[in-house]
Amino acid sequence: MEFIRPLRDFLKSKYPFLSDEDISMVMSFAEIREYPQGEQLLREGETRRILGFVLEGLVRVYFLRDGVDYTFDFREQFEIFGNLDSLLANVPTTRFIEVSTPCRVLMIDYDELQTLTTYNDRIETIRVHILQENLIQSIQRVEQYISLKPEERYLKLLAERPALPNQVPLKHIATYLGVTAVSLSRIRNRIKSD
Amino acid sequence: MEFIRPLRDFLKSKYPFLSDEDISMVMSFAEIREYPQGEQLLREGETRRILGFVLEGLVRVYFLRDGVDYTFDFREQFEIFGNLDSLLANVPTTRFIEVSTPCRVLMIDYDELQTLTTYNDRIETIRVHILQENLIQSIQRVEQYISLKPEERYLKLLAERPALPNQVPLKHIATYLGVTAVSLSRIRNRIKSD
DNA sequence: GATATGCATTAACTTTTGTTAATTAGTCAG
DNA sequence: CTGACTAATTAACAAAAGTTAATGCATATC
Repeated sequence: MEFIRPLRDFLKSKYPFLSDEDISMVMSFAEIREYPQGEQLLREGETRRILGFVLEGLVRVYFLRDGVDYTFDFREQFEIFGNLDSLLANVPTTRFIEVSTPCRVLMIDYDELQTLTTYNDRIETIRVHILQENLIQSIQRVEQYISLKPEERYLKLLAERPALPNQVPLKHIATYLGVTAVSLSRIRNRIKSD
Repeated sequence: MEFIRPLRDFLKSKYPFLSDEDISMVMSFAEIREYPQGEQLLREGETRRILGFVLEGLVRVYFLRDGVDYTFDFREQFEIFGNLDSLLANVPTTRFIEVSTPCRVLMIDYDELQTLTTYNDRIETIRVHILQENLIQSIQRVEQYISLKPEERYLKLLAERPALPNQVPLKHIATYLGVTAVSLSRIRNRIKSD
């Protein structure tokens, strides 16, 4: 499969201590799947315990509050997604995961990965690393909601994910930023006038 | 020391798998210290790698952006504080930790705790548990900044920490919520009128 | 006691955001 | 091609938040 080569390369550059056998070991428990735009990979209330790795495409994580759709996160190529809070607390998930642009995704059962880690310390290191990266990112996001204006948050998001406005409706970007779609539209208008 | 009794009780109720020897083991590497209001336990840029446990009092975590003080977190009795992102990424901290009301604090060197965990699996479990709790809390906070109005965030904070307005200046609560002190004052005024 | 300092509130005004609705453009199904 | 649907923008107005400054209050300092 031609998708595995770039994945191997990526993993080995990010985690140089991994051997080819380590990667094969993980792969043997993972599934590569393709999903069309709009597909739901996980729904609120489900107890399936999965981690995903985006090989191609864009995935959106969101939740509903009072019937309103709030975007929690975007995940693109070579990023890991999963509702870690529900995996760690072992409770049903509160967030949906859906495919925003057609995706090729590597899916792995979190508990099977957990089992692998008892045999292989390097895979355990990766599991811990995923948790740590998520914690660090969450902390940074809290800091940003506290100290940045919506416009600044938008510019920051654009810098990190320049292609995003072409990949998802702006209304989903708006809720990610904590504002309404109308307000984001005005922010974009203001920015243009420079 | 009479502060250790309630601490032991708390730890054993939260982590029932701990033996008295486990707790003593951690204690032997920890220091109980008292600090007056206003004391700084950690400063931006420092590389000291510490975790703290509040035995009594209230601690505030904050950061500076463009010279402005933004409150990142409050920690009260029986809560753990520490700049986990800098501990995990092994970089100097970006956040200050200061004493808001006179405190009795148990301080432990994170790396010494780390060393303990190689000899004692139950202590490792606690270390991991601390990280997981922090991740879960951070995720919930991101969700709240996205989907709740400042007034709702204030009411939620009050429900969680009812004593807070008597313990810290309101301006610090305001920045925690992501608004100005003037705005929080108006929110409080609005709430009174019920 | 007089003065200085810091904090919360209030006021006055500006800016931004929320809300609702209308408009426009694009996509899809028949 | 037409009608239905969705998304983005724009308009108009209301509500909320930011900004600056003034006031009152408590506390600390001399």
